[in-house]
Amino acid sequence: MVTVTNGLREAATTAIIGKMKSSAREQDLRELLASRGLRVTEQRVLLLQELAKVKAPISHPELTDRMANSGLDRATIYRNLLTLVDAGVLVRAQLGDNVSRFELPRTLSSDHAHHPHLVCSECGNVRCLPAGTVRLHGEAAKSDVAEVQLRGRCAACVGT
Amino acid sequence: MVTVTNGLREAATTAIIGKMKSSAREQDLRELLASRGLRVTEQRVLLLQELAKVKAPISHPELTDRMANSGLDRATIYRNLLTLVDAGVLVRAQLGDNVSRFELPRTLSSDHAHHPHLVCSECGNVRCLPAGTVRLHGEAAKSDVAEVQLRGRCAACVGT
DNA sequence: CCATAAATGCAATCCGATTGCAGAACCGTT
DNA sequence: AACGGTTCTGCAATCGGATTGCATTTATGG
Repeated sequence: MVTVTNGLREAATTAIIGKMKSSAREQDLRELLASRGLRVTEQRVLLLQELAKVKAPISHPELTDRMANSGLDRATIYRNLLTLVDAGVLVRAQLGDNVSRFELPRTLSSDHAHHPHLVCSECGNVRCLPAGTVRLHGEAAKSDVAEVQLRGRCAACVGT
Repeated sequence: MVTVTNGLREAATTAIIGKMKSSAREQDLRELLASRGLRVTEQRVLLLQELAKVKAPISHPELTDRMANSGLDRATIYRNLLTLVDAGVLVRAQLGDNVSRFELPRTLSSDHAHHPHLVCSECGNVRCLPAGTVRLHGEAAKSDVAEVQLRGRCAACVGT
């Protein structure tokens, strides 16, 4: 056990232990970090675990709120998001609402299966759409498109 | 001549007079505003004239800098950008860098034909793609999609 | 176990976006 | 042409996401 030096340590350790059972993946996450040449810190493991729980891309502020009880500082979260994107562990989604969002690709191994994102201008939610819902033709198909984003009212809001 | 009540008036009036010759379009801009049911203010005319000079979409801060000597307050510029977008006079471009940019569409007449935009991650240019190049299916088609944006390398950069 | 570079916590700052309010300007009406 | 209600503007403040400096702590190689 690492030496407890502050509240963060306690909280982090507790949180880690708390999900030892449900998360057989912690070791995977540690190896993932190491394999990318990144230092394996408890903060990074916690961050990845949290990201693994959310389905849609999440912004730094949103993530900070979700992890409020983890003891991680928002600057730590922020810098790690950048570091992880840089290392290719995370994908940054620029959804056009002037807020950066981040997500853990389904397949950590190879390239991220790029699926379209729909940002609802009414409810603000971000929906991940199946890859087949948007098909590119002509010049769009000739381009090396890495990200597809739609803005508008989601199906739920339209139905209202 | 309107009554001069403050510095802004003077500056605005001077600026208007200053471009009376070069801008035979001022009357057009005034009519444009009126036709959209908007009040014709000197600030709005100046704003549109400045936007007419810029070729690429411009952000609110950038525009504020450019118009620093016009006497317009940044809040005025800001609210008018929103108002003009709302009225369909301007188009808002969300280029994915977390900054909103605005531009005057080529054809001021009718509504802006909504076509997909491809933001090239390599050359930074924004390409307007034909509407048919992106087709929506399933949930994407069911949603009220107002804006389609692709990020990636444009055909020109791919060919390089 | 040590040295050292990297990571973290804390607090402050930057800057684009947004708003409340009081006075001034439009514009239809008289 | 003056009038009045509604809208717009200037000014100043605030909000919130993004970013960073610095002292301390930690991860990792030797």
